[in-house]
Amino acid sequence: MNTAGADPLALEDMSVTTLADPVEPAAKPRVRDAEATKSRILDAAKKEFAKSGMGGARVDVIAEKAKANKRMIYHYFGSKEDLFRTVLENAYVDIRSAEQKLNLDHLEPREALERLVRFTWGYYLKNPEFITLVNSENLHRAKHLKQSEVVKVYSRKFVAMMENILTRGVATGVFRAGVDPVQLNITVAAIGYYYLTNRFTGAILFERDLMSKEALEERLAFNIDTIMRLVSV
Amino acid sequence: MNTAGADPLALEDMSVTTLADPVEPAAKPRVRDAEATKSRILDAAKKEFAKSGMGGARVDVIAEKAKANKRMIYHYFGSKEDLFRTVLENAYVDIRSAEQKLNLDHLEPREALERLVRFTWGYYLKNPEFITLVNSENLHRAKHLKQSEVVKVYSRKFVAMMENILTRGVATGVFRAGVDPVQLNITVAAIGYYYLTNRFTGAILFERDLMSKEALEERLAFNIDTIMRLVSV
DNA sequence: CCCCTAACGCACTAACTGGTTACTTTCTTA
DNA sequence: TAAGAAAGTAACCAGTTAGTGCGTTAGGGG
Repeated sequence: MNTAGADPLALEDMSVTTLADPVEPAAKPRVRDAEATKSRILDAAKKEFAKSGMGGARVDVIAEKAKANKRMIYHYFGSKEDLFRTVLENAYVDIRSAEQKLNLDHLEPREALERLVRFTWGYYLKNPEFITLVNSENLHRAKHLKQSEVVKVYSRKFVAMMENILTRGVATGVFRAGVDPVQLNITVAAIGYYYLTNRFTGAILFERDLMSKEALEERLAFNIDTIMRLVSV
Repeated sequence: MNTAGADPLALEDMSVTTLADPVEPAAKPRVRDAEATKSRILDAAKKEFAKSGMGGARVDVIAEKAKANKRMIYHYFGSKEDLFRTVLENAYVDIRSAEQKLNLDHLEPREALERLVRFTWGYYLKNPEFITLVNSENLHRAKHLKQSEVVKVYSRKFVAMMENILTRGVATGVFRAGVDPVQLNITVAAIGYYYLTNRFTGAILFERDLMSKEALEERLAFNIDTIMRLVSV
C-alpha cells in the first residue's frame, strides 16, 4: 500500500472530501469527539500490540484500525511507547478490578480458591490480549510497568485476597499452614497462562488440539485439582 | 554507529587490513572456516532472537556479533526466518537431548519425577534464551516449528518418558492412577517457565526480588512439592 | 455571530532494515 | 601450479517506519 501520494483512507466511504454533494447529506458530518477517538485508538492499539508485540506493532496500522489519523495518536499519547504503557496499565487494572468484583472474602475458602482458579482461566481465555501484552512487556524487562503506580496498589489487594483465603482456610482446618500466598498466586496464574500462551508450539509437541472445548475443560479441571491438592492438609 | 562508510568492525583488533605489517605476522591470517562461521552466526542469532524476538532482532546486529558479514547469513541460512527456524529447532533438540540423558527410566519413580522437575527448572535458568525463543515462536503461531520433523520425534520420546515414570509409579503404588502425562508435562514446564518468563513484571507486582538465590531455591522447592502432591495417592 | 481552541488530516522525512549485487581472497585439487 | 570453487566483503537498494510540520475544520464561549 501507500504507493504514491494516494489517500490511505481511500477504501473508506469518504464520498465527501472536497465538494459537498447534495445527495446523502447525513453521510459523514464527522463529529468531533476526543474521548471516543482516544478510546478507539486504545482498543485498536490493544489488539495490535497483542498480535505483534510492542516492537512488531505498527503505528500506521493502529491508526487505520482505530479509524483515526496517526497524528491523533501522537497528539493524545505522545509516542508509541507511551501508548503501549497506557494499554498495558489498562489491561492490568482491568483484570485486577474483575478479580476484586469476585467478592471471595465471604465464601467458604475452598470454594473461594476454586472460583479464583476458574476466574483466572476464564479471564485469560476471554482476554487473550492480556497474555501477549504481558509477554511483550517482559521481553522489554518491564520498563513500562515500572512507571505505573496504580498497578502496585491493585497488586497489593490481589495478594491480600489470596492471603485472606489461605488464612481462613487454615483456621477452618481445610487448608494446611505455611503456603506462601505469592507462590500460590504465581502457580494459579502459571498453570493457565503457560497452557494458553504456548498453545501453538504445544499443539505440535503434544500432537493434540489444545483448544477444543473438551481439551479446555479438561485442563481447567486439572488445574483446579492441582491447586486443591497443593493447599489441602 | 555506522555513520559513514566506516568499517563496522573498527572496534576490533584489526591491525592488519590493507598492508601486511612485518610486526605481528600471526595477527590475522583470516582463516576460512565455514563451520566455525556458521556456528558463530547461530550463537549470535540465538542471543539476538532471545533478546529481541524474531521480529525485533536485527540481521546486521547478528552479523556484527558473529564477527561475520551479513552476506554470510544469507549464504548459509537463506533468510532471517530460516535462520530463526534453525535456531529454534536447535534449541528444542538441545533440551530434549539433555532430558534423554537424564536416564530416568531405572530410577525410583518419585526420584525420577523430582529429578525431571529439577532438570526443567535448571535448564530454563541456565538457558534463558530457550524461553524467549519459544515465546517469540508462539507469537508467530508456531509457523516455524510446524516445518520441523525432528522436533516431533524428540517430543514423542519426551511424553513417553513421563508416561513411563507414571506407569511405574502407579504399579509400585506411590502414584495415583489416571494422571494424564501430557497435562503433567505441561504443568511441570508451566510452574517453572511462567515464574522465569514473567520475572520482570512479577517483581513489580509482588514487590519482591524473584531472582535472588533464596527466591530461586524457594520456588524450586515449591514446584517439587506441587508436582509431588499432584501425583501422590 | 464571530473567534479561538482543540480536533483532525495530509504529506513529508530521516533513519532503518532485510536482502542483493558485484567484487576480492583463500584454499583445494586435477 | 593453474584454475575454479568456496569463503568472505563492502556498498548499495527499495521498501518501511516512527515521528512531525503545517494547514483545515468543527463547535462552544463570549
